[in-house]
Amino acid sequence: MTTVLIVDDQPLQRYGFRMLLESQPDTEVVGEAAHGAEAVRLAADLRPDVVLMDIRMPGMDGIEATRRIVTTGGRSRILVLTTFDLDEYAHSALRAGASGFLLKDAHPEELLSGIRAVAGGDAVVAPAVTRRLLDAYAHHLPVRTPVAAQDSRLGALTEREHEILVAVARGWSNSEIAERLVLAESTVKTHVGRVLAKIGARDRVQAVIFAYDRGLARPNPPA
Amino acid sequence: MTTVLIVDDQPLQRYGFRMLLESQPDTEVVGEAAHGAEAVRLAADLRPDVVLMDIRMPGMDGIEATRRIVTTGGRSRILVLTTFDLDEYAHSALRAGASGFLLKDAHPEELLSGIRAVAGGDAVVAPAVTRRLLDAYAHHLPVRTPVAAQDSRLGALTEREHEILVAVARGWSNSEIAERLVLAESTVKTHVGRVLAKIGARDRVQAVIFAYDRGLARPNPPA
DNA sequence: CCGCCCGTGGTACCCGGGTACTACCCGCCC
DNA sequence: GGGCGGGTAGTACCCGGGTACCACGGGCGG
Repeated sequence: MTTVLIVDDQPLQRYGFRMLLESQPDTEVVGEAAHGAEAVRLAADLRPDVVLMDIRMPGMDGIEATRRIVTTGGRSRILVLTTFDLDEYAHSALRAGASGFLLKDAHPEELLSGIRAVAGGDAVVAPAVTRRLLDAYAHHLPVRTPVAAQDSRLGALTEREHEILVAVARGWSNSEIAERLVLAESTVKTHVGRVLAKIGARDRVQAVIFAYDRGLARPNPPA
Repeated sequence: MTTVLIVDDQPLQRYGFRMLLESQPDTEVVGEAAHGAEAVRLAADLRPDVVLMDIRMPGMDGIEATRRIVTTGGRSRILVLTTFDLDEYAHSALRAGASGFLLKDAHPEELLSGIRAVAGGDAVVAPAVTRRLLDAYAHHLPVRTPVAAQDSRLGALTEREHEILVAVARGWSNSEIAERLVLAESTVKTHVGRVLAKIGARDRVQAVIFAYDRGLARPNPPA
């Protein structure tokens, strides 16, 4: 029997998790917490096998709560759940000592098998996150933590920024863009900089790749 | 439809994989290889979406084969499968550029969902391995929080130059290319310079566009 | 044997790109 | 009115990228 502590600031969310877990013969919800501080206290008190931890919460967030629970030495494993698969969330959580990182859009069975894996001492990470984790791992490089990488939605780009990105993806230099769009080069730089930050690209080369991946630019095969 | 290349030195093992994959409506086995060299050749030839790669094989092993397939720039994703969950294997495989690492004792459904994840650009790692991977990650990887072509014939590029171009088109910096291909950065610069001259590109951005136009790189649409 | 190509490596230099600020104007909305 | 987001523009600084040039070893063909 695996005991679970649910930590989430949204009651409805907690209810959903509770219903799911109680439908299983081998899991038992032993408590609920609405914010980090309460989570730390209850974890020490109830000593659950697994803590289902949300990140975004008022007051102490899930990362800090994870760190405290892990460092206070209990044997509870932390499985972090979040709506957004931001790299910085994943990295922060895992470095804080979490045993897993899943997205809330996961299927119920995935969540359950994740809980069982974590309870058994294994670790689970959402496939999409694993991808980037491995990239960072393979590079030997510190992970990119773009300031506003969350907004990878195209809608996050303003019309002008979108226009600039397309120009970049055509291979135009900043001065060429300035000339064709009738702007100062410094303005172009400002726009390009914001675009890079928003889409999480390190330089314009990665921005070009981003543009191709999203279909903002299409290959023009010769003949 | 996901196309798969099966690489394993044991015919019986290959047969098992083939039967499993052929029982699925969305996967298709396009080839089989019994050792690394054949895997590299077939991967280049068949351009499968996913390569199911065994590690222990006579002659060229799966790690080296993975490295070659990845660096030669095809869009094939490598899913490494092995009987033993040695850390050594996992690390080598992932560093070589594999998108996944699963154990052969995995359930069939796990393997299938792993193949689908990898084909979709995500990554999968066996839970038991993930555990140790994260440990290594947490300990050894300090995360800083700084927060038109004249000669358009591809044949004009030597094999090495072709490889460099593909690397550039993946958004890698010169230093990253140097690291991954085990070269000095100055050597990378030399190669990049020659590539630019040969394909008539002004800078690496235009080289990336060239690569997309010629199909040396393909867009990876998200989800 | 001698060239020649290819891959590798190095030095030195310049410039475009990217970042970090600050600033002003405009339109919109509370 | 005051705040805010978007677009514009500037300065200053640093660094990666690109170029020019040279050098050496190995393989291969004349």
